[in-house]
Amino acid sequence: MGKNKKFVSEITPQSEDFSKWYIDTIKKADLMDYSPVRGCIVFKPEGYEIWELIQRELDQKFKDTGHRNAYFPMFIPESFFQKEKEHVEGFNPELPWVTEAGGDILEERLAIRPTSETMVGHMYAKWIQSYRDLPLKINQWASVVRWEKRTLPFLRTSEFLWQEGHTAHETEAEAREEAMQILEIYREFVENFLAIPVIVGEKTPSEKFPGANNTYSVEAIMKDGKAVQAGTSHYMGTRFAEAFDIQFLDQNNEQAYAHTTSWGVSTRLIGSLIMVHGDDRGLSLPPKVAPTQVVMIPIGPAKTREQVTAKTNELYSQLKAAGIRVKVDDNPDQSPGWKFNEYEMRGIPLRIELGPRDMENNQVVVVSRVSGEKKMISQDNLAEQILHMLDDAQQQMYNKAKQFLDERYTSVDTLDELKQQIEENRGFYLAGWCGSASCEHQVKEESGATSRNIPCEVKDYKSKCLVCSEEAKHNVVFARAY
RNA sequence: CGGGACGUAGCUCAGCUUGGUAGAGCACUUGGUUUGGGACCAAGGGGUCGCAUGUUCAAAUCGUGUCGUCCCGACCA
Repeated sequence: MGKNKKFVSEITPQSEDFSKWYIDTIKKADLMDYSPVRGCIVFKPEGYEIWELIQRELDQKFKDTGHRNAYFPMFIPESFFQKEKEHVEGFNPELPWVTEAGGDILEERLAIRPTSETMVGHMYAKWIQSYRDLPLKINQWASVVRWEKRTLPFLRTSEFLWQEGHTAHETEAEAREEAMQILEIYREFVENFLAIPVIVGEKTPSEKFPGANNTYSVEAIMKDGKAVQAGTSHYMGTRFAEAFDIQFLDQNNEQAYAHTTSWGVSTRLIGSLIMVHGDDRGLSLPPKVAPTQVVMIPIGPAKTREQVTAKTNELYSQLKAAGIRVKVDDNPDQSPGWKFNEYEMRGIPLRIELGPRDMENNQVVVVSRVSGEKKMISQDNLAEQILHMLDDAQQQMYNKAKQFLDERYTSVDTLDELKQQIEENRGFYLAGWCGSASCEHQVKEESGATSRNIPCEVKDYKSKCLVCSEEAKHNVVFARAY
């Protein structure tokens, strides 16, 4: 097949079957394996390290903005769910229950947490007495369970890892500011660290978090044109404070309810990374989240091997000392060609080849995963050059994803247009919306697209509702979603 | 939860129609030759055929049930 031959025959091309491509890719890249429990996956080291890098980065950002980590129990008494009506209705269908333990039937069933607002609310009520106790800003890294009918590795699993922040504030303004600050942290993180461009906006009432006053989200587009909610931030008003009696004595010596927020991102980000950056060769990771950023492959016959190996080790030490996550693969049992394909499939951003010809010329060959570009560069100042190339790769990956989003993010005037467009060119469609739930519902029924959010920035404002043609209250992004 | 497909070696799959000694390629082990885009030769190891149950002298193969995965829908972050 010449130069267009398939590099990795085990991976189904995206154009042939995107779902199959996704499963093939995560299995070949060794990110996860299915567990014996329905809908639950094992995060293998290759996949879990991506999560660790995400954690490390976000955790620092939360701490920099005055949040502290804590840990709340995973079992939640049934009665807690009854205290906030929307919340119980929202989560009841997908709760697993512990009804028996230690051989005895429990007096009160315990839910396995789908999220911790209720438990946190209960505890905050104990901890908060005065305005001097506020704001209270806590985050937890945990796993939660939602018994989904239909699962997909990373993007929708029965148990998943996430962080959930919970804050309580004296005033509405301060709580709203918190919710927006976190939303901005998510946007900045997803765009700059994961190289995934997003649309920032507010959820419509029917799509907001059960029990929230306002839900904000960052929405990303996958290569098949479907949307993934990459992060959410909620302003709860005083609803959870009232339900759990989070009261404090304010500066006027009067009892008041706290204003609370909550916000989270999950391992679904890993799924997004795969679907945004991956291609027919497999995974492609932005350098900042790549567990291995550079793989070095020494090449050549036995007579020069010792020399090449020594040089490889020397350069390896330089890269490592510069803080680059680098590995050497000097396994003599596999051919260089095999390794090239293997590491491309695993998404490692840069590959360095070092052989006899390079030794003679004091150079190395560097190949970029994202562009495929092959360069000879000097061995002098190698770490500095590689750091630049990693930055370039990160930027290129963002630009590429941004260009894709821009191409697939257009607007429509009518539902008929949306229905036609979404079949022919799946993507994000901005449209006017009158604000009624019935019009929103009709869009979903007829097109399969749901409202993603009401974007903060709208370039091409539509003045009429796409369904009923009444005056638009908002412009909404519609898309099919994971 | 409804409709469809699938489940045989670590992986991809053949064998099933018409019941009768468990197969191939890749991967793995050992030895040798190799090394700039998935190297080659030789010799080896590895499978309760998802699980349960029924029919039969005999089940990977036929029937029933069940579990899991994928796709399409309903529901839902």
